[in-house]
Amino acid sequence: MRVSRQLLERAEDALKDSGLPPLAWYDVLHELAEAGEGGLRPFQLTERTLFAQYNISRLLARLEADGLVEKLPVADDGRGQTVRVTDKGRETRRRMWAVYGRSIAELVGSRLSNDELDALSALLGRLRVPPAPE
Amino acid sequence: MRVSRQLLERAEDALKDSGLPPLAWYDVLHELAEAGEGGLRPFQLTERTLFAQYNISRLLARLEADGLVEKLPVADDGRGQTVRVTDKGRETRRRMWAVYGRSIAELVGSRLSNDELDALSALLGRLRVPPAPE
DNA sequence: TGACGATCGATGCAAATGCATCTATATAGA
DNA sequence: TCTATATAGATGCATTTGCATCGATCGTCA
Repeated sequence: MRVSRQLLERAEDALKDSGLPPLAWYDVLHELAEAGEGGLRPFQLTERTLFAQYNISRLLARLEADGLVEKLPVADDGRGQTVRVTDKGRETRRRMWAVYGRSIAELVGSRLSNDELDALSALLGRLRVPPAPE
Repeated sequence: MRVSRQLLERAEDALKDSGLPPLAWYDVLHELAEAGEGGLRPFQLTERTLFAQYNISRLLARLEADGLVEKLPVADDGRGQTVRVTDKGRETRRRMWAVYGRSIAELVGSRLSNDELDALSALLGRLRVPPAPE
């Protein structure tokens, strides 16, 4: 818990210092970028990111207000919508990764060997619910 | 990050379900309990818990309002105060630990062997800033 | 078809957080 | 001693989170 908080805090600080949005935006942009043109439904984002439903709802509103994502009505479900990342959103994600990735490299990559990283990843994977695949 | 968020969320849920305060209270009560009769200065709590200064200030106000801690003036520094856990605070911490500890056992202890726990602890310790002792 | 419970997403309100700044006291230096 | 700077802790204000609930649509079953 202590380590995760520390890493999180440092990564957030690095983003802030670069005038970039908070990490939560990255998580969403990342998922949407991986999803590609088809986009994702908000409820799929809540599943993948571990943000609460109301949190995703508001996060998306902010992202849309900034032009980083767009919401499209979905054909076969009148309740829902599909969210797709825009070019600007992709660009923002790229800039965030430059900073976020550097933080990870500095705080984690440079402190553990590749074997140790693999070991850590395997151990943490066992704590996931449901257990990580592989 | 994903694992830590998941663990945190589950532990918070368990506390809430038992009608107990959030985890942040536990962190502070724990530090104060370890500090004993002498208590701690608020700024020492900010160092040990990784909460921001203003956060500790308000957290202590809530804890005091609930009678879990008491603030005493400190003799040789007119700016400061010493915070000490009360009996009620100790009792609350005990009750929280019953729930929190069970969560840890369930979510972590039961999923990894003792050797694996040691390995995980050692790896994470290397990520601490400053690096964990030992 | 019509009624009913479930699901999707949004939102009003209260509480917590982040940020900047404030007051008060302490410490250092001219 | 007097002034300037640093430190301890609190707080006003804006933003974000958490909780409960809402409106709307979907799916199911009589």
